[in-house]
Amino acid sequence: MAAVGSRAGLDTISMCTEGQDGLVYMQGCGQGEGVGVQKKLNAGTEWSADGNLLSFPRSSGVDLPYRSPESVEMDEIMAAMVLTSLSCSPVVQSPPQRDLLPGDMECCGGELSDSGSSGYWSWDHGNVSPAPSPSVTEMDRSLGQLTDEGLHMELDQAACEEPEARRCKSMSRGAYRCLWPGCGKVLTSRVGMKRHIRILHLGGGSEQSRREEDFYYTEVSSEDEETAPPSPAPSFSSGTWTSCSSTQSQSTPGPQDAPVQSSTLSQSAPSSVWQIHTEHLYQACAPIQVTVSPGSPTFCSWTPSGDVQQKPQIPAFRSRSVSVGEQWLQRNSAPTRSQTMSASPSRGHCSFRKGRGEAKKCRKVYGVERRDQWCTACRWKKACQRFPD
DNA sequence: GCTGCCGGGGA
DNA sequence: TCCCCGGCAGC
Repeated sequence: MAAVGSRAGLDTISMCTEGQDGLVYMQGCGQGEGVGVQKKLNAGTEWSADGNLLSFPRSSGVDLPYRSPESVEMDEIMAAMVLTSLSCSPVVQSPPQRDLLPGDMECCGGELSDSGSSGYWSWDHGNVSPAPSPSVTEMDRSLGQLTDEGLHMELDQAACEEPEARRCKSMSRGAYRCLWPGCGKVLTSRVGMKRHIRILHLGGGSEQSRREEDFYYTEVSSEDEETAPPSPAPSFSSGTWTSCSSTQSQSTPGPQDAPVQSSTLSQSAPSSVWQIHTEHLYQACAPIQVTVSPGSPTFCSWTPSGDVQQKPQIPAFRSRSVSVGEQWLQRNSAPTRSQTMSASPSRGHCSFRKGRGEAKKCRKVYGVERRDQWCTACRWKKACQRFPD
């Protein structure tokens, strides 16, 4: 707007100038008489009979103090921002006004104004890359959509004069998703996201809330933002959040989690189950012995040895006839006896004394006279292995 | 008392 | 590990 380029702060216009655009710029003539009034020969300008300016439709800042065109544009943007902020969220009345101070913007851009004196977000400057800044039209569109985003755009535009500010602009290309439960809002600016979290979720601009802002948003790529629904992104904060949340408990495990869990179970569960099973068998040793196979020392003696898997293979019931015992004697050789003997000391857990079985033992079969023919257990006064019950 | 066998101990 | 035996409990 070329018409705004005059120094409206002056009470009088002493001269007229002609701009480079061919327009004649009117400088205030004041109340002095005899002063010639020159008209600006441009459409939309009306002059009164005495030469005073009656209206100046093309200019909205006639009475504004001198400002650069950039500042005027920023004023408009800020005004729109304030109005938008007030209309959208009554909570953000105070902070946006604070952040909209020209001094903040012209100093270091939005990043510095947001970080304030704490400097917690200083690391943001290290992860940037050059990127084009949004145009004014884009900013205007953004203003109508997202207040926070518009703020950031505005701040970026204000900081475009400095190299460091360009880095701030480049960060606006990334998207930031709010991880606050039930929110999932996605903003294109880190500052806006921080402000969003601080104001809407953390409930204020305290120092503590500023520190916690970073934990409630995550950076997502533009592709992810377009396609992916609100979900934690693979970042540190998101990982922490995911781990703390009940996502795994309430939803089906993902493709990556399922194998991990299954593998974990496949490795740990069998041992645990085996241990429990062993313990249960061990504890159930007595009733099984009493009710199912009374007088069977083998079953109980082998249980604590840990070879539970093989136990069912051993016949729980054996014929108590001597012939079967002889067959068992033929089938079983010395190693079997030694194995049983090695496990026999563990029978101390089954401290109960079984009732006397009906099966004949080596003593009865061979007699004391033929003690050398007894099985080792019988000779040692142990449970007979040749004719177990 | 006989028998089966657990628990302990010695070599 | 092998061997023996005291002792307990069931019959």
